[in-house]
Amino acid sequence: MTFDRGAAYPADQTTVRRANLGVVLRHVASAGSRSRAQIAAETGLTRGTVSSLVSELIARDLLLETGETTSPRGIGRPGAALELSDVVVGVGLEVNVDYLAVSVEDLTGTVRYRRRSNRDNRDSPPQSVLDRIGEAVRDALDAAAADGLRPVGVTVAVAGLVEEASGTVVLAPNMGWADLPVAAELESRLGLPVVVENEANLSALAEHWTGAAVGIDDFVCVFGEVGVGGGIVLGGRLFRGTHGFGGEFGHISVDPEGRACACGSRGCVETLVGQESIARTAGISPVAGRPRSLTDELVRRAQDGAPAVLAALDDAGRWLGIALASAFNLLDLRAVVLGGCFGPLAPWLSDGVRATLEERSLAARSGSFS
Amino acid sequence: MTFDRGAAYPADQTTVRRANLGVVLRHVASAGSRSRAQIAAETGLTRGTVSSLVSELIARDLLLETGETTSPRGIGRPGAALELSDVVVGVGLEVNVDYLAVSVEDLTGTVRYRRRSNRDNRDSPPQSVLDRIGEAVRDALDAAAADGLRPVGVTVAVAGLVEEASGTVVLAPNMGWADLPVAAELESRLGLPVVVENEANLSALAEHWTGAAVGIDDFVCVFGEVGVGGGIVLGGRLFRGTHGFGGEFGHISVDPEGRACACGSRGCVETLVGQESIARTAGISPVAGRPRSLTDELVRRAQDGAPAVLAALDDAGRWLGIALASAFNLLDLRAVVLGGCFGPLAPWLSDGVRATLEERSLAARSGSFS
DNA sequence: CCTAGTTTGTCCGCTCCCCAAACAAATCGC
DNA sequence: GCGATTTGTTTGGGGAGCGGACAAACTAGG
Repeated sequence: MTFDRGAAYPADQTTVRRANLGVVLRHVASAGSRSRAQIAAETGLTRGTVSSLVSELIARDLLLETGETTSPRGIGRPGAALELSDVVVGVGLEVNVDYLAVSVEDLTGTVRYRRRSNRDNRDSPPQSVLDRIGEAVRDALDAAAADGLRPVGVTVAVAGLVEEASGTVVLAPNMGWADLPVAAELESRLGLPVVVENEANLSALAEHWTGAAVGIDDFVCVFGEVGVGGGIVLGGRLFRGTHGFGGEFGHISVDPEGRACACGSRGCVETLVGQESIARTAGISPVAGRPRSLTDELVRRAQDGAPAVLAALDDAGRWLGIALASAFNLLDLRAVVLGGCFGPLAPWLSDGVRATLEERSLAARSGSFS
Repeated sequence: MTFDRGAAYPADQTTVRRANLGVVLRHVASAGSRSRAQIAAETGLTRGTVSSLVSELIARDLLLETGETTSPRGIGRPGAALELSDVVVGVGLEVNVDYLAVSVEDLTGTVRYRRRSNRDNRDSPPQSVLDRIGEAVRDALDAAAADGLRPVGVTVAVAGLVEEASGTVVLAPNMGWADLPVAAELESRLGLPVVVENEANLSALAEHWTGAAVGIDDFVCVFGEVGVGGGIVLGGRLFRGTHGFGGEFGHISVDPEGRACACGSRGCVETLVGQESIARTAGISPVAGRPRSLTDELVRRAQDGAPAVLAALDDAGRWLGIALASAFNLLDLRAVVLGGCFGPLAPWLSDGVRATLEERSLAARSGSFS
């Protein structure tokens, strides 16, 4: 029983068509090279219907008849193998404080183009950063066109709060952005649909689709950088919350009388397990410079077995575990994925996280880490 | 952009029909008495299509042509008013430690039958409690049949962990139930589909549909009884979690070094704001007897202005607020509804909750309480 | 009272799309 | 080479929504 309200909008024949086109395309995407007859048998559609759907998908460059025949050749006419086309591609973009990364991927997930330009984006006014982004994407699009690819959209990952509907970056403190209509600006520069989303959210989806959380429908992806963010997948869908600011994992309070946090609360996990906090506990003075180097430094010293660093990391893991236990109990999650700077630090964090989690979460549940 | 995976199952014409029948029925349910033409204009369907859909809904006793004409009589042929039928009814059941309540409601939400039998269910073996439940529902069904009503299903609310798919009560400590297949047992006794669900979850849905949280798509309903449970509505849908145990709000840890909780963790809100904990702090000895009376006692003394009780309640409100702030930050919620024993105590709790929440949640958000 | 104007509800033809079944094509085993 | 088998396409049928035409019911105004 779902207690669902159902759709608010009326359906017609085109709704059916769209749904079934999606069924066929997704089936090929997940099951791999298939013949029409196989698709029909496996999805429950008729061979005739599948035939019609497939020819439409081929016409739209989404599917491809490879010319091969389906693999285990047995008795009867061999099937014509269909695969995801590599013509339609998407452009992905990561905007960060000190670099800008662009990639172009086709439907199979193969990367067809990748560039990264290191440059500090903090000093530039937002408009010129957007210009640079536009040029970078334009280069990627030109390269794609030269290869005969057909780009259909651009997705931008930013570290900040994003308003979903308009693609506006409401606040990205590290970049110094506030209320910047990134999607609209880029769309006007590029003439392609642009989606803007928080990097932790996208990272959670990536883990769900192709990473450590494949097949896990309820999990949280904790993303450590300067602060601690998070992406939450619930019921297999990215959860955003009322304002699209869901997953602010860093501001679960684990110590009500603890240090004041920038958010106004006290004892948020962020104040205890943020990169700089760990470094401070470990006795590493927060050297001015690239934040990335701080993680590297921690990893290096942990590998050397520096006791203070190991203790600080174990401690951080335990605090993380306490916050995660609350999230697990509240949301009945199945796993947590450690991302961002927690990724490289995971070997030293995860024992503490795991132990605390098992101790404090309602049922002993299998957690997966990465 | 939704990043949704889409449906896994193929669609056909009947899918469209079902969807549109739902659109029309829900439209009448939410917008009230309407003519066919109004429905068409407001949903975007054609008058012809609506006509066809309506006649099917009437044939199925879901809609009713009242004979009235639509209200603001203007120029032109008046429309024939359609309303939700009162023939199709659902049976609702609340199973608690010391009573059993049955009600029958039609589609408009009008209660057509209500009985409550006080009897302690703790001493009886589960099978005989199920027998009693079966008889109570049977009585309700007979009464409904005598009124010409057509019951289509039964929903059972229990205070315990319920496995959604099978309708099995995995654990209901207060009743002494464990792994009891309530839905299956009742279905075989009654011959009607039976849905079993956690009472806090149903309570959250009730608030969402007709209570304090109408129009609010992301909120939590905190349900205080002996323990502290919760129902979470996210994106307008009840959230259950991987195992259906979502919303265990009581086990958010707010004081990692605090009192040990039955769940294995420490400092769970439940240990701080549970009914008995409040009573203890307030200096009321936990009198043996009905738990209900404990809340009454607290209310009485609070009304008298007993300082210790007022302080204890304010304290509890603040602890609740701390836990809620974590949930708000994690899930970007819009509101909290206080239910169960927190309902009557709300006047003395909510100031503390509100103040703490405003202080500690990321953005100052308007919370609604009840 | 009668007629024009307006809105409602139904009906009919059209199209879209899925399904079922028949048919053509391609391959294997004997 | 021929039957058996499987694949892919074609054709006819039915469900369902859409658009337009039309009858029904009512108001307004002469």
